[in-house]
Amino acid sequence: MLKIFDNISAPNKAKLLRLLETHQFTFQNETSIMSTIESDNIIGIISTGYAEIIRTDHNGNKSVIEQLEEEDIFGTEISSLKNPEYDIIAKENNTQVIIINYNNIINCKENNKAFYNEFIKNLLQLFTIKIKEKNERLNIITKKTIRDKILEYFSIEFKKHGSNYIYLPSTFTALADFLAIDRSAMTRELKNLKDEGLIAIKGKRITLLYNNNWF
Amino acid sequence: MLKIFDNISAPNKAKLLRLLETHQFTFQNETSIMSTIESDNIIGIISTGYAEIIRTDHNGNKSVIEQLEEEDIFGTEISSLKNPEYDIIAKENNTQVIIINYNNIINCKENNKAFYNEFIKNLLQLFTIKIKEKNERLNIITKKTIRDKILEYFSIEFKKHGSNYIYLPSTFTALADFLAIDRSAMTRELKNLKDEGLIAIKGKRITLLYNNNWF
DNA sequence: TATTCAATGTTGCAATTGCAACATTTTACA
DNA sequence: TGTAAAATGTTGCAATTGCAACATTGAATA
Repeated sequence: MLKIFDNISAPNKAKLLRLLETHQFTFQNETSIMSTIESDNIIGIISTGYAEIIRTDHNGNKSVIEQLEEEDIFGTEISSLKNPEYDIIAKENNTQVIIINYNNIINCKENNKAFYNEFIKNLLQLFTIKIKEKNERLNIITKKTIRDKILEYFSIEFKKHGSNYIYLPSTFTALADFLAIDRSAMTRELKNLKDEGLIAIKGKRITLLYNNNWF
Repeated sequence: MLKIFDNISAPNKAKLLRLLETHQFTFQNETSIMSTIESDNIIGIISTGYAEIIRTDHNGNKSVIEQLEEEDIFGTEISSLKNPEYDIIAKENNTQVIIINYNNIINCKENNKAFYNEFIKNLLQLFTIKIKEKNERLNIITKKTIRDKILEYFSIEFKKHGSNYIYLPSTFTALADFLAIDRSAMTRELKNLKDEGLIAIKGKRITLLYNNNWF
C-alpha cells in the first residue's frame, strides 16, 4: 500500500517539510487533534502513533470512520472535519502529527524539486484510492435493502480477496456502522442468508456457498 | 469553478496531450463511451459536448450520477466505471473525449514542464472536490430516517447558499435518487415538514422557516 | 396549439427495518 | 486469573419505508 512519503529519502523529507512550512504537534492518548488545529484547510499526516476519525451522531452514538496509522493522511476537506459530528482522536500517547496548509501544497512553485513532485503524485494516488473507497461505500449504501447491502459488500470483498471466503477486517458491529444499518437487523439478515445456505459464518470467516461468477 | 486545463495555454495543452499520449474519441448522442474504451485505468476529459454517468440497478431503474460538461473529468477509478451498473453516455452529437492512461500521468518524469505540473495540481484539486462531495453525500445517506436525510441535505445547501432559501438544482425525482430514498416517501416527508411549518416549497424554491443557526 | 411524456402529489398496504431489551459469549486488562 | 466491558445472538413490536397505483400538473416538441 502506497504511503505519502514513498520514494522520498529522509533528508529530502526534511527539506519538503520545511518547504511546505509544516508544523508538528504531539498528542496524548484520547485527546482531540482537530480542536488544537486552528487552520482552515489543512492536510494532516500521522508521523508516529495512531489516531481515529470518530463520528458522533445526534444521539451520541459513536462510530469509527477511519483508522490512521503512520504516514496515513487526513484533512479538513477530505475527511469531513468541518462537520461538527467528526473529530480525530489520538489513540496512543505521543502521537505526532504533521500539519500542512493545503494552500502551501497547491501554491508551491518549486516544480524543479523532485521530492516535491513525488509528494504531489503520492497525494494524487492516495486521493484516487480515497475516491474509489467512497464510491464503493456509496454503491453499497444506496442499495435499497439490508440484504442487498450485505451482498454487495461481500461481492466487493470476495472479488478483492479473489476467493470464496473472507475474514471480516473488524467486528460485526463496525460492519453494521459501515453499512449504515442497525446491527441487530444485520444479524437477523445474516442468519437468513445462512439458513438459506448462501453463506457460512464461523467467527470472522465468511464463506460463499454459491457460484456467483464474481471471480 | 476550477477546470482541468486552467492556467494552461492552448499550445501547452497540445504539448501536454502529446506528452501524456492521450487519445481522442468522438461519440454520437446516446452512445456508450465506456464500451469503446479498452484500457484498464484511465482518466477521461470531456473535450466538447456533454455526457452523463448513468447507473442502472438490477431492477432496470436508471439514475443520473454525474453530469459532465466541457473540461469535466471522469475515470475508471474515480467514477466506479468498473462496476457494471455504471456507464457513461454521450448526450450530444460529436461529443469529444480525451482519454489518458492514468499510469502515464503518474509515471511521467517531465517535472520541469510547468504545464505538466499545473495539470497535476488541477487534478489534485478536482480530486479534493470529488472527495468532499462524496463525503457530503455519505453524511446525508448514512442518516437513519428520511427526515434526517432531507434536513441534512437542506442544511448543507442552505450553508452553501448562505441564505434561508435554495433552488433545487434539478428535479425532486433526482433529489430522491441522490438521497437514495423512495420518491413518494420523500414527498410525504416534505409534506410533513411543510405542515409542521419548518419549510415552505414553491416550485423549486425551498425556504427555511425556523432559525437553525446554520448561517 | 395539441399531444405526449416526464414530473409531481397522494394514499393504502405490506414488508422491512429500527429499537429496546435481554442472554450469552468473547475480549481486554488490572 | 478474575472481572468488567464489549461484542454477539435473539426476539417482539412499533414505526418507517418502499411499492404500486392513480390523478394532476408541467414541460417539451411536432
